[in-house]
Amino acid sequence: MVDGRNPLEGYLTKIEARRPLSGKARDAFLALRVNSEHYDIYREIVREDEPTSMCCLVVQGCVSRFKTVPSGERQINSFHFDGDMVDLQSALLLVSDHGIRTHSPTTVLRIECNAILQLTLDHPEWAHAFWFDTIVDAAIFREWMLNVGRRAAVGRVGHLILEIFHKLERIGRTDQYKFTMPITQNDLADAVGLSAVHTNRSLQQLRELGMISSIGRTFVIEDLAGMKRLASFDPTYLHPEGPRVLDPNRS
Amino acid sequence: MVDGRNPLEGYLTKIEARRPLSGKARDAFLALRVNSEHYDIYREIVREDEPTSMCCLVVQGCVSRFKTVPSGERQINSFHFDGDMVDLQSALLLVSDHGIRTHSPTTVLRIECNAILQLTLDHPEWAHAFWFDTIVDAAIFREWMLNVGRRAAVGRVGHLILEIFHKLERIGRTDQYKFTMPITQNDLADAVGLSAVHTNRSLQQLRELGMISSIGRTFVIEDLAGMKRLASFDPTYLHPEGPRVLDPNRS
DNA sequence: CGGGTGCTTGATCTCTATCAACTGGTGTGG
DNA sequence: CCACACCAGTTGATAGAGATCAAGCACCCG
Repeated sequence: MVDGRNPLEGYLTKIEARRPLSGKARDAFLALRVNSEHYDIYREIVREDEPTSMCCLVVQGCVSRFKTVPSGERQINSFHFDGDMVDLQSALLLVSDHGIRTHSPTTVLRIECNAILQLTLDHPEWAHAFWFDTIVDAAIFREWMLNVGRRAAVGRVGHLILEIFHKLERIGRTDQYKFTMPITQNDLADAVGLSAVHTNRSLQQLRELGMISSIGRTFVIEDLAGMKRLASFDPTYLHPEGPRVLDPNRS
Repeated sequence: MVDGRNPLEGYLTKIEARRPLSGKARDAFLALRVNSEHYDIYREIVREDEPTSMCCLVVQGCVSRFKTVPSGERQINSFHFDGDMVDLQSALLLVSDHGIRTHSPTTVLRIECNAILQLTLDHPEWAHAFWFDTIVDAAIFREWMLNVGRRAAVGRVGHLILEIFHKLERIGRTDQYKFTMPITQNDLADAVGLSAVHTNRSLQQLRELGMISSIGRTFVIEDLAGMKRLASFDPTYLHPEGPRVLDPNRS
């Protein structure tokens, strides 16, 4: 327990913001057996091609999922913060096809894959909630693919900044338009498919354009509308509208 | 019905190759009400940002999912062939975040999203089967992100060719190492994040290296091992091992 | 036979990578 | 409290990968 709260509540809050759960479903989730673990910065907590048996939930911190190419170059697939179930897919996947690594000191909860599956059998609401969560995951991957494949450098970096801003805002880690990026330029580069040097120059361009300002890793979005236009950022892909609810009147 | 078979069987075969279903679950699926539709080549069958109410199943043909950037450039996210449920995610997603378009004359089945959801409530096996299907979907997106973000041009094109070869092989559309690519170089380019001209030159390089040969759109993989090495292609990401099965002996 | 579509080729230019050096902040130990 | 090391960020110079533009070719189909 962190400050008296059940550390599973972060994820619950995220799920219930999309669609409230029944009391039973909520209790069953909170009763899950978990292992809490703390990692230092830059620890690999799941390795590529490793057999899976546990899912990871970020309680507090920042991690990324990534894949590498034989030459050693890395592509980051996603960033995750407080309350994210990082590799929910492991519930059904027998072997991990990517690594997971911390970007700051991070507290993680490990949950048995089998327990997750059992939860979906006992509570169909959870089957839908988890499925929807991985659907949103996939939607974000599609957007990133567009980012890396078809946007110019400045747009790519701008888009990533907006997504991170968006995610941090939801968990209360922003102060108006100001927030602290827990990620180095090297890692930003690996997320947008550029070199570190070019990422740096793209950030400078964003500053010159008056879009952002930053001191160290503290960023301020100075022109949100301008950023959105420049990065063609449309939060639809994050699907804040939540899942479809089955109409009980259908035949 | 196409030649006496229920057109839903293509998807059933794919799902059961991963894990057999109970007779009841199979029957319930085959009893789904569907609309069959036939599209010409290059028809947009789902538009970006459109509200969703039906899922699409490809009976026979080839379609892609894609996103566009305001300047009009297109990023293809995936290709789908016979027996693929293209936008299964629409079952829970209220609005589509990408388009779907045919690359050859294609027969499609439309299934009510609500019917899909009902199926998951009546048969938890289906909840897992669909969830696993979208998990594999997401895994492929991650691999494509790596492809577009971190592989050199020749590797990118090679990787895509191998994936398509792999998919066509599973549905019996190959003859040894020979197969017909139902996709133009323009569209290949949109899938790997290159220009059409550069994609063409990468294909030429693959030929010069003795990796492939092709007449028109009929390709032959001449050196499978070489291709795999050059494209760092490892089919793990397609997850042929199938889903985890819940151990009934757990506590 | 004409016209469309997709493939191929050449020339040129731009964007991004690479390599290398330098700066500035932070933390640590003497 | 200073010296030093270390790391992230910044800058410059240069090379190379890939984009763009433009033209020509080949095949298919009406």
